[in-house]
Amino acid sequence: MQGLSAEFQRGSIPQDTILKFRKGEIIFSQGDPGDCWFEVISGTVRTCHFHVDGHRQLTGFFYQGDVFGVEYGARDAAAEAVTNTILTRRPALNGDPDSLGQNRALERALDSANQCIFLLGRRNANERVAAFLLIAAKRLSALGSVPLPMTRGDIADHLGLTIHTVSRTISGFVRQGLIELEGPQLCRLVDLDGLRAIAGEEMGVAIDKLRAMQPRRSFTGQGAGA
Amino acid sequence: MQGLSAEFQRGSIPQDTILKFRKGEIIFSQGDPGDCWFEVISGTVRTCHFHVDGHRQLTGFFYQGDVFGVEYGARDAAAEAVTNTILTRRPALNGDPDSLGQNRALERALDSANQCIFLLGRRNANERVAAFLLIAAKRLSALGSVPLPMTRGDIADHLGLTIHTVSRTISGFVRQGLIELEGPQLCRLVDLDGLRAIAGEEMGVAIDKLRAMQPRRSFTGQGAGA
DNA sequence: CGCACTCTTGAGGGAGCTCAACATTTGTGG
DNA sequence: CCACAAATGTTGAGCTCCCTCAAGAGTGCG
Repeated sequence: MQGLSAEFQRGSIPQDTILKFRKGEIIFSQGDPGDCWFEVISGTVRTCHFHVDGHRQLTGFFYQGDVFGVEYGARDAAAEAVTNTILTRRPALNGDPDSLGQNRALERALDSANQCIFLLGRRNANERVAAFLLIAAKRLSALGSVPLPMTRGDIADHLGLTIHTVSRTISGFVRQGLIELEGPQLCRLVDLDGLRAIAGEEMGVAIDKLRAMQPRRSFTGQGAGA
Repeated sequence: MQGLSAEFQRGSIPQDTILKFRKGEIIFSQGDPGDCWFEVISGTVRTCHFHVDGHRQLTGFFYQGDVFGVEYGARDAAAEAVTNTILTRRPALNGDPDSLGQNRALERALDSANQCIFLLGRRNANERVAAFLLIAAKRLSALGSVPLPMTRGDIADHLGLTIHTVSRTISGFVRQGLIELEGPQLCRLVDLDGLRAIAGEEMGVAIDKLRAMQPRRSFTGQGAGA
């Protein structure tokens, strides 16, 4: 359990470190200096914004292979271990933000934020939970059985719902034959198309619809410069 | 494609370019190549995600001095002129993402996304609208009179509410003496503390509360990054 | 002046939150 | 390994808030 040696890594980058965290432990806190970033070796991580009213907003879940924790300056969110977790920590390269992994982390952060916005912006509970399940399945490349290592409370705080509504909604999906549960932490997606229909298809771009909207003239005369 | 791409493809663009857009015009669309970014000289810009169901999510408003439009690869959101707007366009420096303005734009994008998540995560309409007004006031450094160049519909699509609820909520604030309206587009914040109380104080970090939570032991003996 | 657009306001109903109880799972110590 | 405690998950009843439907008022432009 304790044997975390720094020379575990493949690239033999000197400053990388292997870290282990127990379920529930804090990896870093809101406000900490963001002088390093992380890659998930195994386990699951959540990032959380805490608000003064006690309200908690989970901005993302990170699974094996994911990277997280790139910020400019102080951490804008905390990171916590959802399950027992093994990470590699990498120092932030301030002089060279082009570093491959760091850019990947940044993309991942933006992606996660956009997904979160997508989930919160859609109105009703069915849509949010269905979308959440599909996203989890997609990220875990497990369209059959989707592990849900986080608690219902985590899901609720991610989707802007209460734990009760999340639970009720999931039960509803089971009743409708859309999914099956093997314990609360393992979900089998039975009717993918049904879920997609509820989730509002796909979170992908609706470019066609977009291009059909408000095509007014440009001051500058379009690209041609009329 | 939208206006700029054509010019860009011709390669006739030296470096920075001044562009003007009329109220409602599209600056770039979801899916366009993200080969440049922008700074607002005057006016207001909104960034929008469109979903297949017709649902629109505004992810941010950008005012004078703000930068926007940094993405990796294709645009993940559209940008539109809320009012008549003047911009400078800067080419993306793929080889040198450390470029000052570009980093600023990236920070701004993450910041905007987090603010959006914050607004959507808060549950009821009063909280969302109050927080929105305070954020607008703060960004515009105008704690007295806050201009609201965007329509109620824009605000609604930003906050995940309907236009009716936004309007009713604002009217309610007026009735409570929290704000005053000089026309629909100009808002005077009368009772800042009252608004802050409704908005849940401040969107700042609640580190104390956070640190008091689940401080379990670490496998490795110490947290990372702290 | 009339049309179009935006904003405001009202009435009614439904989705989800609150309160409450119970079931299930997990963890701990004897 | 079992007993018990704590945490987590499920389900129900009632009520509130916000969405829907609908109508009217204010504003700008041709």
